[in-house]
Amino acid sequence: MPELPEVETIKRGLEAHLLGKKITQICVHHPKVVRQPSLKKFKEGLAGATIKNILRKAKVLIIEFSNGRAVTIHLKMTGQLIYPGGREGSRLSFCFSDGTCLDYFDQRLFGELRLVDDWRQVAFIKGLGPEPFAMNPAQFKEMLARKKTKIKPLLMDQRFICGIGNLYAAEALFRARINPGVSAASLSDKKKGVLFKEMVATLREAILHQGSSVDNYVRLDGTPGGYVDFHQVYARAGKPCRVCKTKVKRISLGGRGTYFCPRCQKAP
DNA sequence: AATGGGACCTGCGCGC
DNA sequence: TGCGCGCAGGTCCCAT
Repeated sequence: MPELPEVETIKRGLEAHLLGKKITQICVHHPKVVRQPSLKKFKEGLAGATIKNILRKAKVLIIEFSNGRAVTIHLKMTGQLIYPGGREGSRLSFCFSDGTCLDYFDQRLFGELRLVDDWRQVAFIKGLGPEPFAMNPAQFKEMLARKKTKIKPLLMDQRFICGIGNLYAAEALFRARINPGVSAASLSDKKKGVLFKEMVATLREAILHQGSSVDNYVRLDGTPGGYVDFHQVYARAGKPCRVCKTKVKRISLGGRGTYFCPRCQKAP
């Protein structure tokens, strides 16, 4: 599942390869992936456009074109961007004037592409909380102070803080030795500080290793990211905790699989 | 306000 | 063997 580190990795790949490319054609193999506007307008609006800039906001990729418009791409669970493309089975392909193409794959069809005049006005993006890298510990502590909700679902709430999903929430909480079910406001000032530090460090390290290839996340060139080897708890139910050897536990929290070490992350 | 559940999707692994 | 079921989870939406 692409979260901030995975999307950032793809963003860097796009930046390295696609700036200045001119679109000649859009091949849509599954209409559902284009959410906005109509398929016809999507194609027409992109014909002849040149890629000017690549951005990431939370888990959303933004491709800005020289005509002022932008394509936003949310990979959700199983979206993949591959360049250079050409393999069978893509849901949509951007074809460029140099003969190469950027392919969008998406097994479960959760992902979505939009062509917009101003990506800043996209509702989801407007509603995003701050990027973890754009915050300081004091700000994070202040934000937690007013929240009685459970810490893990809160970290995953994109309106609260953006870019973190199920995997990195679990990893950050393990590293901070915080039980995923405790209320945010109940954390001591010190613990809040530790959580902020570990959350940022986890994301940074994951970016360094080009993301976690669980499910079907791959880098732009189709190769996997290497951070899975560093996971402490995520998808490790029943396996020994890397710190204390206690079996990692899986519970359901906020309707999501939640992995933690019952000893290292003891509930108070 | 916070929480829980369902919907969207498809492939895979499990138990019977 | 083959089949049905649960699960995977980001986001939206609705009910409580």
